[in-house]
Amino acid sequence: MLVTSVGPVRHMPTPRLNEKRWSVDLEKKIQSEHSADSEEYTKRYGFNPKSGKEIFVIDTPPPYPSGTWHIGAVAQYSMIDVIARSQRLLGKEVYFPWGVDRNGINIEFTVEKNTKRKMKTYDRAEFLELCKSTIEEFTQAMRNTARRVGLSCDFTREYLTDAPDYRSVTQSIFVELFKNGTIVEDLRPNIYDPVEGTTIADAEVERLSRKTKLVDVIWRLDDGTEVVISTTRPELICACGVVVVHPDDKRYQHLVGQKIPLPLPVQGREKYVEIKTHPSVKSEFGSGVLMVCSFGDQNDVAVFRELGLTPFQAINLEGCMTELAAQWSGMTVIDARNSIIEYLSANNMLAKIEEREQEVPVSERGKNPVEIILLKEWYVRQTHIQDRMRELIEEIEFHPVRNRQFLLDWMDNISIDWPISRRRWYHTEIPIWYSENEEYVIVPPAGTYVQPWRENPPAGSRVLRRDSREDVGSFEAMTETLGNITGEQKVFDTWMDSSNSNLFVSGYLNQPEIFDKAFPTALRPQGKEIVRTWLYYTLLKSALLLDKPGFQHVWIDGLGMDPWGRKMSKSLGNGIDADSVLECGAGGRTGSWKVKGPEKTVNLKANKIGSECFRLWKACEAQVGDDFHINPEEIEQKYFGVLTKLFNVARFASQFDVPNDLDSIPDDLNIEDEWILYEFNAVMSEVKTAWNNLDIYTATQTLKTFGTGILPSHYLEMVKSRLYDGDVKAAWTIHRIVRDFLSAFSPICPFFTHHISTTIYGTSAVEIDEFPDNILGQHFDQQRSELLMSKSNALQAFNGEVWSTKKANGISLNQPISGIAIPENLTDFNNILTAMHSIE
RNA sequence: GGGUCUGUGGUCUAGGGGUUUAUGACGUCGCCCUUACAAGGCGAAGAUCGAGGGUUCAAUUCCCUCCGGACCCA
Repeated sequence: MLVTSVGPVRHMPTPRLNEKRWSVDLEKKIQSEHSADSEEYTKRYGFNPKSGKEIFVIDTPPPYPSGTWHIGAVAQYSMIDVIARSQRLLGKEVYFPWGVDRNGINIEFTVEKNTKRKMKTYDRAEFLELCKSTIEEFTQAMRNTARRVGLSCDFTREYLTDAPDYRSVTQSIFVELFKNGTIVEDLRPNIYDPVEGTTIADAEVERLSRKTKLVDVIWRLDDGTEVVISTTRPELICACGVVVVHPDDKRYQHLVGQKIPLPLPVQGREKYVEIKTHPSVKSEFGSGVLMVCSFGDQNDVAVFRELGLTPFQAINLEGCMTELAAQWSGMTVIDARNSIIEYLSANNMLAKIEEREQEVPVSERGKNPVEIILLKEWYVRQTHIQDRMRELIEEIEFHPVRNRQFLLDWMDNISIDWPISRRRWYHTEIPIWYSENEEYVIVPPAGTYVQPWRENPPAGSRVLRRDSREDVGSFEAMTETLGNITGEQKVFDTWMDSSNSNLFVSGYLNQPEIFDKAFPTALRPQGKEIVRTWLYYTLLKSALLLDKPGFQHVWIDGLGMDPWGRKMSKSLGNGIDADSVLECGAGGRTGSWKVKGPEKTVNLKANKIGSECFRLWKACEAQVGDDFHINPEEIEQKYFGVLTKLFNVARFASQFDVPNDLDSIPDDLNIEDEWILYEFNAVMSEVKTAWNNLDIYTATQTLKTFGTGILPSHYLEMVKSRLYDGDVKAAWTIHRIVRDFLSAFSPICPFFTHHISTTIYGTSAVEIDEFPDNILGQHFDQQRSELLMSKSNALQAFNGEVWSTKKANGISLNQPISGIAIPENLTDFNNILTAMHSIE
């Protein structure tokens, strides 16, 4: 080897951190080691309610396993993990649960699709088994991804919403609310999906644009006067309860009060309806005359209620016309509609047909047009408690603050109770039985899980009067009186399960001694698209059961979008799989993604990303609540270099011996050591404040700026030669900073910081449970701090000036330079700056 | 159609009536192998702060209208 150096050649010490650079393979190795020893894992991340620390329970959104995990969701979970880890770092006893939401119609659809057979053609028990095994496969994939992205959940306490322990809580809460009159059963108009055969809630309705025929039907009064009524639902004429016009509409004043015959044959009902006025009529729509049927839409429901009319049942549970429709009885809604249009046309009762775009209400899951029909269902009363909920919500801190508005806006629209019963199977069963005469109901004791469709009531069940809910005795004592009992076939809306998640993880019913300390649950993190469902229903439960706010903090993040800011969806072909990003760069494999853009398909490429880079990107890139664009190319370009830089700072430091006592500050530090420690101290207190405020963005930016900027570029360059000369004060300073920096940074990049800290310091950054602020300890001096930090700008400016002067003169940075004067305000730094730049 | 939020260099982002000739990062371009780091360093170019009105002595910032995006609702 040819040595060209002119000065004394110093042997380069071996860095303790021997990997040349950070890599995705190294990350994967650390990750699997991290998960391998379950005892060690639990010591680090398990929930220990007896620790005596302040309890901080996170109501982790239980993900729904559907086969693939949306990358935007994975990004969100990794940020929840950042919060969990930062709260541990602040000294709290964090319970970061891992739950999986497995109830619901999605898995039923998946099984139906896989087996090409509809649910209701199966034996119920057989179908449940199929759902369970299918969702278990999906669940396992999800567990792997969760660990891969570094979630520090307490996996040993995993809960599944379809397991008996979870379902029993849902059932117990139902019984509790039924007994106190908050849950009622009633025959009411409900939104119903005839294809899937189930009731759904308002929150599950979506709107799709479809072409529909708007037909103008001629109605004739007995005196021959013609009245034209426009409708898209002529098949509902048989369920018409009233014809209305606007009270101010001059054209129709003479008709008000008259009776008009229905233009179609009907069966089993009065043929005439009255013409009345109602302010909801839009006079400019069609002819300005409206038929109100049970039920075309929510407005029809409102008009029936206001006018005290008795609703008709025109459509049955199979989505077919009832006897009411006379000759159209038994036809599907669509067939009846077409047939009726032909009939009207043939009988000269059709003034006009027009094709138009209409927003049709469909079910969110099945995309089937929904009907509003009268059904006996179970409801959670909610309209009576809205004002109290608003008061309770005032006590919750929202992050970001503006997202409280999403919730309040939704609450403004709540006018009907929440229907919670569903005619499906893979859900929690409604825990109730009915006596033969239907006057009594039987409910199970708290803490049991029951399946009334195939079981009898368990020991300890109580008998209640169905109407007054009065407890009349034990099931055992009353068996004879009850006759043949029937178990409820219906199940709960899945939100009925998931809205207990915070109660469940905080120990409600199961661990009362923890619940006292853990409720209101410290944190609800979630996406903003489920504010009206998950957040709202959870808060409703907490208000109804406990008259308390459900949470101390609600953290509502934005959504992950494609690189152009559009929603990722299967139909657009712009989705990005989470695993492909996390595995990008592992084993030398690179990543490439074909993503459909607004104009053309783009091929995105990246060489290395992995979980640490991905987490760092999300932490730096978007403020909480803002939607974020996901572009793997950009993630790599912008953030992998940051990891490399930080790794190299640590690797550089690791060549120098670590002082024995990093906690006691030496009292004869050089001024530059003191300076950087004061700078670092300020950084750490800012970061601590940010972690306290759940402000990931500020914490990460602050650390990144310091760790890739002033620390390596200025401080390290200054003290390099002191370090090579074996100066222990400089070594103490750099090691103290690197060690504590890694701790503060560990919530963002746990594997990265764990590896470096254990290698150099023998302790893991992820185990620190006391935030390392107050770096100067009792040496801290406010005036000194202000004085030294006021030099920072001048120092950086001077260094920059020297570097650019050298460059302008073609002098390499390690060569001496003359004719440069150190500014007066940096006199204290004369020696070190002279040495640093070889100023002559 | 209505509500809520949002729009800052090619890309992402900070800021939020005057100290702004608008922050930082990535990318681009130029120069540089410097005993941690070319997966690096230094430097340069690049923005009428979505468009148009208004309030004000002063607007990127406040208000209105419009346009684009997101979420929610009818």
